[in-house]
Amino acid sequence: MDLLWAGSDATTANDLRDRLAGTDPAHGGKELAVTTVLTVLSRLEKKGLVTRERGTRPHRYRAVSSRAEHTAELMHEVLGSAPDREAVLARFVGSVTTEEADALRRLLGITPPADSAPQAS
Amino acid sequence: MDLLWAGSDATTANDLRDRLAGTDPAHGGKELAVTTVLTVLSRLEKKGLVTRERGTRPHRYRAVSSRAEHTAELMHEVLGSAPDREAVLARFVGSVTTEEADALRRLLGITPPADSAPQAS
DNA sequence: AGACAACTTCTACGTGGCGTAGAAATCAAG
DNA sequence: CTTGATTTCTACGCCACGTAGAAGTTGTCT
Repeated sequence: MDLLWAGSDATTANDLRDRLAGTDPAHGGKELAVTTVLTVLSRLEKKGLVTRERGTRPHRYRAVSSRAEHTAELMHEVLGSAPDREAVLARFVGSVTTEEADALRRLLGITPPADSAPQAS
Repeated sequence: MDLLWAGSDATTANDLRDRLAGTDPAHGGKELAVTTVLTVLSRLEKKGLVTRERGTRPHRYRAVSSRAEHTAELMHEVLGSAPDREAVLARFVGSVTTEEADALRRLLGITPPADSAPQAS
C-alpha cells in the first residue's frame, strides 16, 4: 500500500493507477480501479502521509515524506516504544549486516551538527 | 498486548493476570479475565513470540525474546522493508537523540566479532 | 472412584485497519 | 445543458486485536 509511493511524487490518481500497473508486475496486468487508488490516497491523507493540492481539478497527490524518511520515522517510533532504548540499539546493531553497520559508522562519524532540511533528490 | 511481556518470564496465565493488574495501573484495578490472558498468550504463541511448557499443568509461558530483542527485530524488519537501507539509516541517525547517537557510536565502536547467544540478564 | 477446582481450549463479539470497488455527487469543458 | 472526468461516500471481505464466556480436560482431595 505505502508501496504505491516508493519514490513517485505529485501525481493524479489516474496517473498513479497506470503507473502501478506498470511498476507492479505482481498483478499480472490486473489494474486496480481508479476509485481504489483514490480511496487509498484519501486514507493515506487522513493518516498524514500524503497531501493533495485541492485546487487543481485532478487533485495532485504528493507524499509528505519520502519512503526513506517514513521508514526512518517508523524505526524511530519502534525504538521509542521500548523502555530501554540502549538495550534495543544494542541488539539492533548486533543484528545488522556488516554493510549496514558500516553505513551507520560512516553516518555517525560525520556527527552532523544539527539537522538540515532533508534535500529531495 | 506485547506490553504484557516487557520483562517478565516463565509464568502461568493466572500469575500473569495478577501481575498485570499490579503493573498496569491504567486499568484502575480492572483485572482482565484469565481466559483473556490465555487467549492472548495463545495468539502470541501462534505468532512465535512466546513458548510454553506444555508438560506442567499450569502451562508456563515464556517470552521467546526479550522486549529489547523483539523491538530490535522489529526495527530491523522495518529497515529491511525499504529498498534503500542506507538512506533510511541516514534519516534515522539524523532523527535520533544525542544520547541515542552516542549509544550507537559506542556500540559500533566495539564492533562485536560475531554475535553471541544473548544472555538473560 | 467420584467430585471438585484449576486450567486450557473453542468460540465469539466488537472495533478497526487494509484492499478493493461500485454508486453517487461534483465539476470542468464543449 | 449534456457529457465525461474526477472525487467522495459507502460498502464488502479479510484479518488482527482486545476481551471474555462456555465447554472440555486434568490433577487432586476425600
